[in-house]
Amino acid sequence: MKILCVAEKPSIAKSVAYTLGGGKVTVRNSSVKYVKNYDFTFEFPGVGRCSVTMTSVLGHLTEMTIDNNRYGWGKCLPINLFDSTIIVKENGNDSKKLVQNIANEARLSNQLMIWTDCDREGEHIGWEILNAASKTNSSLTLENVWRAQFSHLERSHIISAAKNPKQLDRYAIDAVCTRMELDLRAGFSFTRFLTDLFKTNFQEIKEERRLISYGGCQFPTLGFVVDRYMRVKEFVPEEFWYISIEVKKGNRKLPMSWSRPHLFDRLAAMLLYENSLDIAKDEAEIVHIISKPTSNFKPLPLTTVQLQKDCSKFFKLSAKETLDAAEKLYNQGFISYPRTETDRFDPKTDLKNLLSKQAESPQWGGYVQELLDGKMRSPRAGKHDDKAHPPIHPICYTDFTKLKSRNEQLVYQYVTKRFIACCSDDAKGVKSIVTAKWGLETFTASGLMVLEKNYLDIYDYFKWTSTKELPEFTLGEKVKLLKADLVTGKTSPPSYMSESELIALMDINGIGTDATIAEHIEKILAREYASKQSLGESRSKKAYILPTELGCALVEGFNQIGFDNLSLSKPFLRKQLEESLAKITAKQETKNNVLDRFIELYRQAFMLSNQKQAILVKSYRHIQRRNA
DNA sequence: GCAAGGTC
Repeated sequence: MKILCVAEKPSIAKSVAYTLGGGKVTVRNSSVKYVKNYDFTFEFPGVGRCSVTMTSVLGHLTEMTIDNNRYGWGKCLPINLFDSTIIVKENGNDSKKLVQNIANEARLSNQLMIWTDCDREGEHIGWEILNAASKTNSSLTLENVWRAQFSHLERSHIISAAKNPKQLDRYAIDAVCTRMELDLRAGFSFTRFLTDLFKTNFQEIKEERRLISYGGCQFPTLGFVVDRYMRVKEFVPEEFWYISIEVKKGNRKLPMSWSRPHLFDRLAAMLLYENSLDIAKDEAEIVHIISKPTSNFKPLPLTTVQLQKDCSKFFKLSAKETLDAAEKLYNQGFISYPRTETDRFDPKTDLKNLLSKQAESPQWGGYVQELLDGKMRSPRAGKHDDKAHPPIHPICYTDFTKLKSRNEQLVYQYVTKRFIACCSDDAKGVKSIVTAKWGLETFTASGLMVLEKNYLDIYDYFKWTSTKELPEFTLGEKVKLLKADLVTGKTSPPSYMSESELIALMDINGIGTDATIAEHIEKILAREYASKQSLGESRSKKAYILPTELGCALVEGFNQIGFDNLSLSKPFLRKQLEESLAKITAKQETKNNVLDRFIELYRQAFMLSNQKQAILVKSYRHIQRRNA
């Protein structure tokens, strides 16, 4: 028997081949630079020892598109794109060669086994592989193809996956096809509509050959940026009042803060203040003293989104710069696969082995040795598992100062320190809180004493420091007030959107995936819907993403058009689509039902936008004039 | 010239 195995990417093919082949593997080049064909033998249950060829693709093999002869730009009305026929074609140059490679290998194979990632897109890629293989081997069908189910590359797990094949999940494949078709129809139709509309109405957009694109992920991303910008701009400060006291103990002054939240009613605050002043004059009583152990928790195992947020915050790298650097580190074998949603390590992971590789580092080797000598702790386990990849962690030690780019140096250091932190103990301290009563009002002061920094010794990206020790009070003690004031302040506006906040918002709202969030942000910048700006005092300048006039005009225009609560620039539509796709996978809805419903929804939105296109034009004119 | 999703 001959078995053909195909993985989603070369790294998986190589690793699985060497695991199953037990080291006895011969390698052949394919016509694609990164893709190799591995030959070995393996004993599959029921069929005995088989000769196996393992190869891979490079992600999706195909993409959907429209027939340009019939439905090209200018050859039909944009609204016709909602019921145009759709063509599936190979994407890019290499896919043709990859399909050819699979077809060649499948010709003499008795069985096909799919080794793509265990996620929705992975099922679809498996289906694309099957279609490629069927070109030369008509005995292969969706029903009889083997699907390996694996979530990491540990030896026994891979062997068990090889011996217990499942089937491809046709419902997951349906869900992906649904997403592809909707994104294509909505994206193309609205992009053509908007581009043509703005070209006819704005000379500069025509001259600069600007593209005004719409995408189901681009617009909600822009929506977040504009939304925040408007909240900052329209912010009206409000006055509030609170009581502030300072007590005296020995020769120490201790400011204490009011237990009530800030009051927005001056009279109410005044009454409370005068009440206490009448009752207690300048004396307060210590009514509660507590000292309790407290911890500062070490971070969770690292996901892609968290990596991007942190590298933006700590090193001011853009999400794309971070992912690019992580990919280079991955390709050099320094870190694990950088696109993952998993924030818990599989219990079988040999963490000690991974950790021990870092012991030779001049920067953190000493710390790591202490962990290996007994201070090592199990990482925390988060709630997310994408069933395809482990959290991002270093694979082997490398002298990061010799890495090619500064970004790679920063990302390698960060990934490694984060991993070491995960294997460390939480930071420990003691928190003291003292409560005083002045009249009828209570006030507190707190202090922190850090006892063991533990993980913070290595994960030095933020601080957790001891405060000045609180004076020693006794319960019931009367203390003199040095000050008791009714203070007024003003609420301050939120800050503009930082990239790390934007990533977090996209993640929470399901806009894009770990692999594409960075691209969507780049896209709204490339389209000049938004731009990056450095704001703040010279010493503490921070980078923010601010919308351009065009970006504001598009979002506000669409908001004004109003689409029955499903505005194109809000995240809800994407969220609903994601929910419906999940229902297809769960067999609670059919692909055709979801397609019909969303195509109709987009078509209605399109007709309304077309009918009210003057609003979009006016919105841009208005903003241009206002800022002129 | 257009989308979003994989990956190199």
